[in-house]
Amino acid sequence: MDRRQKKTRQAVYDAFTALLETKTYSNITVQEIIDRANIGRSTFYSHFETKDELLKALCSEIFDHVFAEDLTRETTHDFSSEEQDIKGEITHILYHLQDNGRYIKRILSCESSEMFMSYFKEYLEKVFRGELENVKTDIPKEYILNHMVCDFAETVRWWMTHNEYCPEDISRFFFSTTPFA
Amino acid sequence: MDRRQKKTRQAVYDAFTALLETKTYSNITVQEIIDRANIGRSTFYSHFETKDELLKALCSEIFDHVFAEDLTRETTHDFSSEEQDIKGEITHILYHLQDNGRYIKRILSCESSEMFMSYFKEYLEKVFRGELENVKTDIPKEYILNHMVCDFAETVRWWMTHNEYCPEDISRFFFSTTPFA
DNA sequence: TTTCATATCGAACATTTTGTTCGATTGTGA
DNA sequence: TCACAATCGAACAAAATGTTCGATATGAAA
Repeated sequence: MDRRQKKTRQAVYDAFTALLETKTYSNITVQEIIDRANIGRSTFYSHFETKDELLKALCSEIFDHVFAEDLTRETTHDFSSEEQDIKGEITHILYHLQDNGRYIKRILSCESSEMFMSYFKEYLEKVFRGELENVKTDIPKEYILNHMVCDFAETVRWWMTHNEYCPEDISRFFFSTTPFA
Repeated sequence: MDRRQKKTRQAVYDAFTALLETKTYSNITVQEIIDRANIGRSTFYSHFETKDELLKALCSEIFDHVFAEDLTRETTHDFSSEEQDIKGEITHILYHLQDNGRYIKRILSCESSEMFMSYFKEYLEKVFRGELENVKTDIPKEYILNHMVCDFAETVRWWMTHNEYCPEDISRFFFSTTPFA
């Protein structure tokens, strides 16, 4: 990718996340992002169709990093080391989330959280779907899956406003309230 | 309240919820609401400052109905009948939610869900806070409370897209995944 | 029924934001 | 070096927001 494009995208991401610190998503205008990023109006629109697309792109970027290893491991069926160990996997994801905490915290602190959470849950579904087979219950599987996904996503959201805890703490909290795994 | 005002508010609510069926919250314009409700532009703005305020008003109205009895019971300390029985209380709330399902489903099916859910959770906190005392654990109480509130709220959201279940089913599902109560 | 307060109407307006266009300029990679 | 591609930014059309104000209609209370 062209060096200029990278620079532009990064400038937009930086401006956007910085603005998210000061005001809510819906109150941020494209013009503000442009001004802060110091780019031309048409340049912004050649990169992102709308503000929503920008948010999606930012979420994708974050999650691709956070889930990169976990999901490739899943598809390549590399049953090495601690594969199968859902607790290890969760802690691993929590560490990655912690690394991106700066961004995530800002996105979660406004209406944009809806979009973030829904993306997040998409990825989490892939992670938890495998676990589902081990669960013995007469409750609908789809309910259990939704429960686990939402439970974890909301745990992370809670964590982002309670920084005093480390990934291991959060992992323990999460598993302490679930009758599975 | 003046009969005219009631009529106007109802017309706006009806138009708004009807529009929520066809398009997402952020794509609905005030003008569309006005046209559909068949009211004057200035009339709308004399009732609601913004579209967000309208959504909030609608949510408040719904929750005031749904939680009316439960919360008064709490404040008046009427320890009659099945007070203390959280399972009964939950089922009761689920019945009320079912009654308003038509509205709730529409609100949940778009970005407006964020606002709805956050209101919902406010009310749920009051319901679950009492239960917290019975829980013996070394996990932070605030985590547990957030967990229960989110768990129930997401259970209801899930329910709204899986109509084949009755309140008793949902109550059972909910309690089957929680180690408390 | 009469009266009065007030809710509604709706046109007109200023303002803000969005998204597009296009020709000039500048940077990139081969 | 050179051709291609990205950026710039002014100008524009279109859409939506929120306000104002005088005219009209309607409810409530006497």
